[in-house]
Amino acid sequence: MREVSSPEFYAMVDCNNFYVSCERVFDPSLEGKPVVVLSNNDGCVIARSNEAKAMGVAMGEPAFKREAWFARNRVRVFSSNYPLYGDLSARVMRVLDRFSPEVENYSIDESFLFFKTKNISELLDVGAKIRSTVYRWTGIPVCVGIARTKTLAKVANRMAKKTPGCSGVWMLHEPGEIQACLGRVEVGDVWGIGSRYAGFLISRGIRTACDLARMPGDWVKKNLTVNGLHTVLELNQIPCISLEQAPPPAKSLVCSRSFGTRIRDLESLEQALSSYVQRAGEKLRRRGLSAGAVQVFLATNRFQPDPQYSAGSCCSLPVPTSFTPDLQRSALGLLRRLFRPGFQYQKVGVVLLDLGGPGSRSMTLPFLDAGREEKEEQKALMAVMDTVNARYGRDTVKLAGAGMGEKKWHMRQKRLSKRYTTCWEELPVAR
DNA sequence: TCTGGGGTCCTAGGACCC
DNA sequence: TCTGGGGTCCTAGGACCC
Repeated sequence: MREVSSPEFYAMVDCNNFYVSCERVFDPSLEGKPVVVLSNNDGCVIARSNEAKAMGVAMGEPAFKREAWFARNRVRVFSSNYPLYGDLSARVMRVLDRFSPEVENYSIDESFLFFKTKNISELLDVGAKIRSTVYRWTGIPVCVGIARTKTLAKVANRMAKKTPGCSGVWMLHEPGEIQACLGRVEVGDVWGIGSRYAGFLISRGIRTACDLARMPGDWVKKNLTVNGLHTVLELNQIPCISLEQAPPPAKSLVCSRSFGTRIRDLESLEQALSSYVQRAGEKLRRRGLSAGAVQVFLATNRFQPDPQYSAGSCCSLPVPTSFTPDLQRSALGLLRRLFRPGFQYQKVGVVLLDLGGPGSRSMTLPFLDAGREEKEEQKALMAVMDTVNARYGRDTVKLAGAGMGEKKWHMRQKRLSKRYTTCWEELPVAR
């Protein structure tokens, strides 16, 4: 007789208000107070403490509309500090590795852990242990949701976060309980259902996750593509989305920023783009990749009522490369073609495409590649530049095109906390 | 009189995630 | 004045081929 294999479960571990929690680890005076973290460029709110949520601060709200209100209500406001958050994220994930050999680090503040067990009640204890250990060792509070599929584990995590007194761990296993919970989850809060699909579904009377779970598969596939079908199957405890322990190699790489002020002249755009290409080249080489194509896009402020302009274009490179000057030449050529005078530009960006490892070749005939492989001296030059910049700070050595003078295109970051974990010069001095 | 059909590749656009 | 950045995947439709 075949042995019946143990049931499989996913635990979704999600850090609570992650960026706010990171700020609190190094500044305990923020505990119990309303705190928000802003996006790049101090544009909009991307993380809120529970106190800020309770006061009605919405996710994605433009910061400038709330500026006076924040001051009046003593809300502590921070620019986002990604070096700090990335470092704390890695610490949390190292702790999670102790609880399962199969872990997927899904985003900066979320991981899926995979378990096989016949002892289902034991899973709740494991969840509680994860929570207490992560908090004790990193200072970051987390919630844990457990279920047979990733989509249901996300729902369970949501229940863990929203249900007072459940001590931060929630398991969805019994069909009756699953159905009851799904009836309380709005369809737009289901993982995989964004605002467009939510609007479409609600307009057809499908309001809750439970409503969605009951829809016929062919209707779902026709209207929400095969991805939507997977979501519906997962809500019904049929696993479709598997654990991805090793992330598949990246296919593209983006570097773009909004400007601190609007830009009208090509020269400033060229400077900004050059510095983004430089950044993109560093990322590329750090991952040991080269790019086969370059794309550039630029845009004016889409929120303005008057006519706006946005455009993008790409070109393939004669041979895949990670040599910044070659990437820059292509990118600037594209930018000059896309630029239209008379607009106030808000943003420019570069995308590196067709990424490949060191062995990858362009899609041309082999003899066309002869003598065009990336030259050794180019690699050596980039290696020196990266080493110097890593040691003495970003942009110690840079390309001339990135500009030496005033950078009117720079981001705003007025309320940046210190890089407590990643920059020794900024550590508080002990007294 | 009256102009196939199926397969593949590429791209743009639109959806999603955090 | 002022609204993030970095990714992936799917589909429709056109071009092209035989």
